[in-house]
Amino acid sequence: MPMSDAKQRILLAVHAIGAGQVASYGEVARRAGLPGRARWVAKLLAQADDASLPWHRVIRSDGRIAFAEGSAEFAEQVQRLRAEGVPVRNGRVSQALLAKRPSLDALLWGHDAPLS
DNA sequence: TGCGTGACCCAGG
DNA sequence: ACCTGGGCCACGC
Repeated sequence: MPMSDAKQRILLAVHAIGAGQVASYGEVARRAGLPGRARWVAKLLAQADDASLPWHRVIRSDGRIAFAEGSAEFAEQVQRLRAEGVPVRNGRVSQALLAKRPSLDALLWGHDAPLS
């Protein structure tokens, strides 16, 4: 497939992350049909000029912000996430918010079933 | 052509 | 929680 198609699919996948939600680079790649291309997602975000792209909702698979702590980008991302109600502690987002996709419970009930 | 470089990921120690 | 090794791949020099 032409790379421009893949690029568009990745950008679409990023746009598809709703406010208040987050997804890992790898997950975005998978949703775009390009498993294993997390690095490419990162590169695209770095180059994208689209101001409406919600790049701040993309984080590392372990929940950490990808930028170095102390960098302007790091601060910017934390600020944007918090502005959407996403809790960020010590440079990381709770893994619960990193669920690959809404669970069936969440779709049906608006939340996951409590742990038994 | 080769090699280093990433806003990465995953399994192991 | 931290480090390592291997995978991934477009890009620049």
